[in-house]
Amino acid sequence: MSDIVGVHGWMDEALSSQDEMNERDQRQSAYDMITGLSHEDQCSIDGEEDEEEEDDGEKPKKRGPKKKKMTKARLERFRVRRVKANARERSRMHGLNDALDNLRRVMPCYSKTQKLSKIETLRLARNYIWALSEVLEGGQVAEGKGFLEMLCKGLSQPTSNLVAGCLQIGPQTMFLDKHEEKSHICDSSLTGQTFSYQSPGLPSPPYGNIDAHHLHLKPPSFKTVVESSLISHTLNCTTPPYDGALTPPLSISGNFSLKQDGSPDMDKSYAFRPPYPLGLGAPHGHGSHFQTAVPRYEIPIEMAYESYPHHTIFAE
DNA sequence: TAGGCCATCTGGTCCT
DNA sequence: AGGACCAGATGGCCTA
Repeated sequence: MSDIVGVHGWMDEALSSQDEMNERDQRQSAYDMITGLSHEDQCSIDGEEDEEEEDDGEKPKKRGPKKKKMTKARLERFRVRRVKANARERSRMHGLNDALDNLRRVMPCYSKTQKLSKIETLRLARNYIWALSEVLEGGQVAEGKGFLEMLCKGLSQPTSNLVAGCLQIGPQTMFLDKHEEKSHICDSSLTGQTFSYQSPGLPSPPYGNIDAHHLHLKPPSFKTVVESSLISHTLNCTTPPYDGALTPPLSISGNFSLKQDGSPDMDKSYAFRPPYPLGLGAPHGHGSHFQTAVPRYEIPIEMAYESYPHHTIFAE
């Protein structure tokens, strides 16, 4: 219990002694000092003497491996381990968020001030890949109503409005006629147009207004997307570079489980096996949800050669 | 005030 | 033993 007494003292100490850390990290560090000791541990150390008594006592012995006694040294090791694990987990999640930010940057609508939520970013990314693959395969144009419909499949209404605004598609070409009474309005200060798009997808989370000055106003070309992705990766990547084969042996659209109408099935988990060998960053531990699609054509991207000489794209 | 989103902690599992 | 990953729990912040 002495670990809990004087918590404020610990906080003060942690907050004042680590000038190089920012306030948030300091608070976190102080919090770690406190919570590194779980309630169970605290009880254990409190009941250390009781536990010893229990060894010789008359109580019926429990089955299973005998729980090791929580000595102070052991307790200290556990606390240190827990604090380190918390720090690792934080940094892991920060890495994940960085990657998500990089993904947001290559989406057709990107706003520094109005970020897409994580789930919406992933949904839009999926739709975007799907839409671009349709463009590549069908020779469609990456703009207009059809493209927008593909992008907005399954997205929430505000996100759909955001995308519509970024694509500069006005209500005339959208679904206002069908869904006028339900539509949300999204103003673009850049174009002066008013966008309205009724998403077939999800209910509306609160997103507020967007800062149009930070938006991509047109869907970037596939080349631009790949290029910016590579640049972004080069400039901002915080994860260690992967030295193996960079190119996933994928059919560009072969990993979409499509519904009857040709849209991606949002409910299915997709079968995909990463190209890297086991032990090189591949997911582990919870079974393999992945499988490999057979590549058909290999399309090298010249502009990627400088920074990523081995980077290639596989398409059908 | 409810609901959505997020960061963080935590314990479990698997792997090295 | 320790690290990576994951999912559940929790509390804070924000907006309608």
